[in-house]
Amino acid sequence: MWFLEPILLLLLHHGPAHGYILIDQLALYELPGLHPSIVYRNLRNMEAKGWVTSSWDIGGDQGPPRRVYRLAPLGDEVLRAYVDDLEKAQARIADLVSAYHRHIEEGQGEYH
Amino acid sequence: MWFLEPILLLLLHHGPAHGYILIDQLALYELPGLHPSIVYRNLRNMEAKGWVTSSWDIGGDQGPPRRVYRLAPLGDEVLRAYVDDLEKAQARIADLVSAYHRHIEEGQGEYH
DNA sequence: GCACTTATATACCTCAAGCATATATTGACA
DNA sequence: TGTCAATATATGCTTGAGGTATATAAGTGC
Repeated sequence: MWFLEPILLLLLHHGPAHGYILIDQLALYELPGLHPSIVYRNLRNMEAKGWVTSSWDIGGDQGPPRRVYRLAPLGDEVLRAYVDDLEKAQARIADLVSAYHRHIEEGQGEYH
Repeated sequence: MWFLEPILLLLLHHGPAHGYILIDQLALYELPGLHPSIVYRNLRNMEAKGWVTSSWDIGGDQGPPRRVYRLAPLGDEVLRAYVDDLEKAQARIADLVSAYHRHIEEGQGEYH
C-alpha cells in the first residue's frame, strides 16, 4: 500500500481521529476492503517513527477504549514530503500513459 | 517498485530488447540507481508469468550472450490494464494533493 | 594466461502485505 | 447474572518482494 501512509497523514491533518473512523474514511479514497489490522499496524508504526502521537479516549460510548491519533510535527513534515513525491509520481505516470497512447495511435505495438 | 513492471512492459512494447539496454532506458523515467539484479529478477518473473518471452542472442559483439526479451500477447493485455490502473491512481493522487493544498490554504493545519 | 569489461544470475537478509485470529470492553437480553 | 453480540484494537504466521553483495560466463587486449 504505497498510498496508505500519506492518506492517513492527510486525514489526521484534518484533525485527531481514532482508527475505526480512519478505516471508514479510507473508503472515500477508494481504498475499501482494507483489513483493519493493516491500518492499525500502520498507525502504530507511524507512531514508532514519531509521525503521530496517540492517547486513550476513555470516555467511550460503548466498546473498549479507543486510541486517538494526532499528527505530530514530524508527521506534518513527512506529509509535505509525501505530497512532493506524489506530485513527481504524477508527472511520471502522465509520461508513461501518454507515451503508451501515442505509441498505440502510431500503430507500432504488437511486438510479439 | 510499483512502477517498474509497467515501465518495462512499455519499453518492450517499443520493441525487443535485452536487459542491459532496458536498465539504461529506465533512467529516462527517473528510475536511476536501480540495481541491475532487481531489473533482471523482474524480467525473469515477468517471463514466468507469461508476460514476456526471451531467447539468447548469440551473435554478440563482446561479452557473454545476451537474453533478448519480447512482449508476449499476455504482456500486451497486462500493460493495457496497468495503464488503466495508473490513470485511476493519477486521479487519486490528484485528489489527495489538491485536498492537501486546499487544507493548507484554509489554514486548518497544525493539529498537533 | 591475466586483468578488464560486459551481461546475467543467485544468495541472503529484512521488512511489509495479507489473512486469520486473539483480546478487551460495553450493552442487550433472557 | 450469565451469555451473546458489537465495538475497537492487537498479534501471529506465512509469503513475497526489495536491497545489497557476490557469483558466473564470455569475449578483448596486453
